[in-house]
Amino acid sequence: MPAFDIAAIEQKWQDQWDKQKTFVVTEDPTRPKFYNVQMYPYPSGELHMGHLRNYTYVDLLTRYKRMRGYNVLSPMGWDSFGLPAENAAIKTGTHPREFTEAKIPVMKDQLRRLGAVYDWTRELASHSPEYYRWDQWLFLQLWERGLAYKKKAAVNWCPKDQTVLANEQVVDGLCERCDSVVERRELAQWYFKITEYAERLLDDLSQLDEWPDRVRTMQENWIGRSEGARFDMQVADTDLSFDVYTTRPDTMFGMTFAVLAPEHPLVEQLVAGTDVESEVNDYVKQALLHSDLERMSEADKTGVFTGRHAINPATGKPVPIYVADYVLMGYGTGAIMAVPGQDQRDWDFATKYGIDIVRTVQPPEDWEGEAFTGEGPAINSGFLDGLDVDEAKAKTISWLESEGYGEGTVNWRLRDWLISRQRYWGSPIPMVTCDDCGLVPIPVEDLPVLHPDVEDYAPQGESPLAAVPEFVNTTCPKCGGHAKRETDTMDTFVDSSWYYFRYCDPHNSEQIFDPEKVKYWMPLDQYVGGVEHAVLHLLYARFITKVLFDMGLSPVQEPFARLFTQGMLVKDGAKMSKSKGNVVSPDHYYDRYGADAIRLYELFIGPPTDDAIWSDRGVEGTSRFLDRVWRMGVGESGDLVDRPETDDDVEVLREAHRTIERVTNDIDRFSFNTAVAAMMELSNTLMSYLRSDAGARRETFEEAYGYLLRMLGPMAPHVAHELWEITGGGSMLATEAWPEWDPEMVKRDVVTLVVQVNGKVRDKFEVAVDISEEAAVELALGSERVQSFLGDAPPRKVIAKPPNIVNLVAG
RNA sequence: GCCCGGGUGGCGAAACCGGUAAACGCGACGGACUUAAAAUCCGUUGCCCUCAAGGGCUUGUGGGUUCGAGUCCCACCCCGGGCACCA
Repeated sequence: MPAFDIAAIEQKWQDQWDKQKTFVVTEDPTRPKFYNVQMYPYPSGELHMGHLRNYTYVDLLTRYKRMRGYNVLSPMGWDSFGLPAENAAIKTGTHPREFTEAKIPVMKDQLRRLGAVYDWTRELASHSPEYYRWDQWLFLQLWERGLAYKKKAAVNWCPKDQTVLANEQVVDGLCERCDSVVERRELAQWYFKITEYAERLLDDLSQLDEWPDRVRTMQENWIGRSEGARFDMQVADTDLSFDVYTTRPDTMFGMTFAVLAPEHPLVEQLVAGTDVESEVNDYVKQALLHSDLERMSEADKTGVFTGRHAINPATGKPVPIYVADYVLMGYGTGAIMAVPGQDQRDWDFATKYGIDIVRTVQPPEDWEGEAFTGEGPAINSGFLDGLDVDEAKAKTISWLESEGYGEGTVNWRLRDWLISRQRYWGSPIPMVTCDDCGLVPIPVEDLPVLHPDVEDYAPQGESPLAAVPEFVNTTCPKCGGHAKRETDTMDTFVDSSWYYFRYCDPHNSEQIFDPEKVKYWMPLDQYVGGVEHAVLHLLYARFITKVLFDMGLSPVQEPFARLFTQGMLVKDGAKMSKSKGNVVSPDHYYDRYGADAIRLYELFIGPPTDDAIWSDRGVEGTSRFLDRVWRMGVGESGDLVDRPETDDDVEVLREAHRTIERVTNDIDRFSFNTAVAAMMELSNTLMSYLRSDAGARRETFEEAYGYLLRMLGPMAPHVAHELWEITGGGSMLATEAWPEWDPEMVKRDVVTLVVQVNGKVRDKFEVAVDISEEAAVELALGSERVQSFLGDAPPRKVIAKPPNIVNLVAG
């Protein structure tokens, strides 16, 4: 049990921070700004230890940077639209709004209990009309710029959540949220044209040098730039043709067949009226029925011959055209030239269906594999023979271009962002379909388009809003005639793609935000969140920021200057989560150890980027540390004496200065665990000092202890503030300056000189830091132990790096 | 298959530029205080041989570079993550 009344102290200081508006900020050009944000949470009202880890990091930074003299903006808001609230509401029979708005105060209280401080005057919630009005406004801006469009296409459908999903929300063929097998449906949906920004999104990754490499790599992979060629293939005996995309134009002479994706629009025409028509159509139908997951898990490639041939432009010879589901409609042109000699997939297909295989790259002599995808000279390739792969690619592309068959192109894996959802609890899309004018946007002055209350929120394949005639039937803003409202709502990732702009000016009812305020705060100096958003939120947010930049509203092209993705908290071998049933609720720990011990343990548990395993014992350790600090502060660990300063006293102070240096550097490089360790060491030093024979000199102890408290302020704020006040430091530690170390005090004048023989430590000496090389070597050679290892002969070689090491190589 | 991380005591980990491997914490063991326990305080704690003095070994495995390697290079094994019938 702690030596102090945790509950009273926590309550007291949480009230003080609130009342004194300690962390409420405005733009202040005289101070450097620090904009510090944690990815805004869904207000579940159920924080567990895993969540607290992030909140602790962000709060530590807020408090630390404030003490370092920064004007720190650390706001908080709620990702309050979306399926969790809607599903919970359906289950409990309440309105999603009621459900959500009941949880927000619970969540705020949980954050308060941790001692996390925010500028609450800037709180926002995406489900409030004041917020989603600007979602809708943003949508209309994208529409005007041609970046929002509606199109019918095969889309990902989650049968459980009863809505479509963006590509980013499908993981291995399963719904990212609920793990259902994703089906495909042909539906008209709304998209944002993120592909138009593919190149900028890729190129600007190189500016993000304070992002984790792995997140940048994940985005790079997701955007998926590839270089190749696109060219036209004539279908023999018809006037039909189709485009293919390849990254290996150099292998064109080896094309022995062509493949169309089952969804390819040409398939129907190719076989119409032929005797394979029904066979091909059956295959296509089968393929469409299968989910991507099923298609991918089939070991064997399947396909069917269309009876048609295409002309290989390189050889002028006809090659059979197949339909096969290993070719995807969504990538490239949905049609390929198949080169079994150089592509394993094509090899597999060719051997199964008895198609010719021609090698066009010479494999090494000892080659025993099937398709050869490596480097080598071109063979069987006419004018390309003898060229290496890169030369042959270039030559083929210029040949294609000069002959008018096609051209070199860049292809992207990234698809447009599907943003419409067939659910209730999201921002309604502000569009109508007029009987006469077609798609017409709602005028901005009529925003927001509000949710009507509906009887039944349960999803039924289309938005519940579609069941409300008063909502659906409206007049066309353009012609006044009859029109129907769009009933789909927006993906909640639209809400979260710009909320950090809104924090800068959260109550603006005239515009989405004041660009001047945004200019002061943006970009975020620190953004903290889970790596699970690497290609979801973080990609969408970068895209929307670039759109806002192009509109002249954002001062930056990249919103997040520094990104930190924390590791997970693991218990019983799994990520702590409600669905796994392994959550550790903080309540018991708050009561027993207090918020500060929890915070310290969250910091101390391991490197912030790594996954960590929750341990009850760990909290006991940090709690004990806090107790020791407390007892030293209130005079229970030893008495102070007034006496002249000795060398030993100075050494204690030096240790304190070294700790300041270590802790400051550790926090700056996000090494919170070692920062805590350094403070534990200082606390141990002070404890020994109090218990030393000479006793602790009052002035020295108080100075060193004061440094310790100030450093503890951002980490264990309640206890540190209370002790700061008790020991006469002042009434508000949070607004004190972070201590600075004196470079003179940090210097050591005596260090350990290690003497090695053949690289093995044989002796050690305490020496002056400025010891000369000669003196160090002399000392080393004078050691009896060293001599016993050297034998009679003088060392063959002497390496001296004074004052740290002398290594003697025996002769 | 390709691309990123990572592998160090009984456990969580530290070692920032190639220079004493294991800081700090947990656990364990011993001691002080106590009638006793808890709490607290003091000490020991990588492994092996040894009464000891002392010695040997040790950062996934095997090689290499270097006076010196947890750290750099090569090959491999294992774990985690990303991408992947992407032409």
